Amino acid sequence: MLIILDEETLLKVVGDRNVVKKQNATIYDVANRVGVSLATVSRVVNGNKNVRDSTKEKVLKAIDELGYQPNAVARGLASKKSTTIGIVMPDVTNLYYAELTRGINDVANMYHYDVLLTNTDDDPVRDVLAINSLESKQVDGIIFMGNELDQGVMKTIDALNIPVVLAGCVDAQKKLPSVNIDYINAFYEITASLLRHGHENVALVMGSLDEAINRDYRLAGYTKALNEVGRQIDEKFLFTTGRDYQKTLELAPKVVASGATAMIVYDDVVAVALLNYLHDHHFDIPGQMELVTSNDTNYSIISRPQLTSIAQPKYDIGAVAMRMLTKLMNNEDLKEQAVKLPHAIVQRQTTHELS
Amino acid sequence: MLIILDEETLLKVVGDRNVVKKQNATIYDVANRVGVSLATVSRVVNGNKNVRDSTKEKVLKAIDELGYQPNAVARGLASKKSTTIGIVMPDVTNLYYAELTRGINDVANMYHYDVLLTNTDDDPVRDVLAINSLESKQVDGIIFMGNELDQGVMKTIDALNIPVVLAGCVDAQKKLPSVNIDYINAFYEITASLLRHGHENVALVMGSLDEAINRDYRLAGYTKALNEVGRQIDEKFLFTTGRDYQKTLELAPKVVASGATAMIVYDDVVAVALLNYLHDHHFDIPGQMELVTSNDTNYSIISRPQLTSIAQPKYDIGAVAMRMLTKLMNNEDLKEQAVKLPHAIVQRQTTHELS
DNA sequence: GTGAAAGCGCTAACAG
DNA sequence: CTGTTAGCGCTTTCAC
Repeated sequence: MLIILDEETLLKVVGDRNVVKKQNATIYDVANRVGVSLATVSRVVNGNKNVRDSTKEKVLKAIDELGYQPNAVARGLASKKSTTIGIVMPDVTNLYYAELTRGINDVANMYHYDVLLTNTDDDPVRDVLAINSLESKQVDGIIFMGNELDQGVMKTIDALNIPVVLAGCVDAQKKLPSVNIDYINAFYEITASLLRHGHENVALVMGSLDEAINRDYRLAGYTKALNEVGRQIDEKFLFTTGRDYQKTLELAPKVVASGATAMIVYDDVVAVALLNYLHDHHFDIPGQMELVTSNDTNYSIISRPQLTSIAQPKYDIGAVAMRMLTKLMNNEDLKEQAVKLPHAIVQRQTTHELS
Repeated sequence: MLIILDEETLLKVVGDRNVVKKQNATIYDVANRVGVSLATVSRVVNGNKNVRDSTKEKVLKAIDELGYQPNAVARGLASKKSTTIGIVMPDVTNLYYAELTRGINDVANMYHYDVLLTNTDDDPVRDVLAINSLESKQVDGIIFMGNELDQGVMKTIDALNIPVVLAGCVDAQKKLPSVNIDYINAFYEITASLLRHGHENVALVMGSLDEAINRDYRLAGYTKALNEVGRQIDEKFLFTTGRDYQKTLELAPKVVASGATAMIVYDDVVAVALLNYLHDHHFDIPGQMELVTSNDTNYSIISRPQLTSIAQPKYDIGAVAMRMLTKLMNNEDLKEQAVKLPHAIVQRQTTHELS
């Protein structure tokens, strides 16, 4: 005689959860229990209409009783869809990217995608590695963030069978769909405003000029404003630095030494370091130095004085990028390839009244 | 006659990348090309020793030529290992959790795991949903962070066939492996120190007392210090609030009104809000009010005055938790279930000399 | 409306 | 050292 114990009894007999781990029920178990085929169970699980209501109910009941959860891996293999997307980003620890990530995540979950996250510290080699790894995991799409779309990265993306959307990341060749603010205009506006207020020497602090986003966008906007009033850029007011608090502290005296009376900074961590250096050296802000930052993260509210900032809709950039990705994954067309979300200038305490 | 075009030619003929997507090579293609069996290819891919060097080379060559990348999904289904772990956390946007996450990520990558990330905003219902979703994705392990291990969450974890490690999250029942600092002692030490310096009224600002970490750890340490000098806790010095800058701003006047001359705060965002309220209302810090925070994120360095803080090795908490998880996933034993990493008190500008 | 059967791409005995 | 053969759990035609 064959005795089949149910799980509960079995547990009592064996007496140790660790010995008998509950074996997850499969679609096969459900089918058996109800007396239908796998196909039918699959249909109800996937909301296929072609199932009689009465059978559907029975199946649902069995699913519930068995605690059946579809195995996403098997499903992925069979359907070639993983319902997972990948994020490639520099560093979760940077508030700017963290907020983009949050936007992406929320929309992803809304569409029932899970999110695979990789930090690459802006290293193109690691970007490529990350993308390849995501590809092998069969993600349905990728959101790429970072300062720069390196050539190697571009090539890797090109060879991909998977849609990619850029968030807060600029593609000079305009081949990839992307979501950003209008960097050129943002930097143009703030520079022009500062010039209008009589500043002769406006410093621009940004990331490496090897990166398009600095060279062709931030610097371009700044230059445009200068040119418009008949002036040229003066290299002594151009500074580059990574997003690092300590290193920026070392840069600060040089910016001061340049004779600048105002500065525009590309990242909040950098701006706060600059601000704190000035504060700690008893500068009058904005009297002696006006300061504008550009990501408007928590830092700009938390700092004292509070930082005037170019405000980006960070969460939305992430959210919109993810929304676009869902369309792409669905083979829908995009209305716009390069979405530009509106930015604003938030006047706080490190500048005089702007206009 | 059958003409087989290579990919490049094919692309030229068809003229559109989008029509002819490169079909990823499978293990089968590699095997065919070399003239060996799948098994052999699988062996070299998985570093199995049982392959003659010469065949191994041939296989490697073919893999390279074909640009073959193993399909992680298929592999996962066959091997029942996804080389993916899941993180369940409140919010990436909180620097404390972001830094833990970074530690987890780095160690995970070191061991070639990918990381699935979910934000649950400390909502137990979403915690459970997230865990279930991760389970269906067949993650090999989960790292759970958050204020509280809700009962429902505990039950869900209990029913899991997957190892779970807590990071920066406390398990009152001590059933789950976890990595933390010694919260009781940390809060005991700082409270004792403040009392020793003559403070009569020390406020404690923390999260909800429904959560064990606040009730049984933070408050416990605080109480212990009080009791030691023969005093009882006075509820009017106890404050609870979420990790929200704006809401804390509203709480601030109440803390001031309590008559406290020192406060101990459980989270940096909250501490900065309190600090800024005091600063904006021209309080002398630390003259009129001493302030100690407890996560030592960037905020405490960036704020002015800089915040004295209980320092946690955040990155390491994440890293160690992940390291423990790798062991668990490997069926190795853990030396310690509840790891307590060392904390420190970092004296900065919101307190007088501590001792 | 339902079932049978063929894979998805890979791993893992087992046999040789 | 290498090949054969079952699956892993599910989706998806194609019949009925």
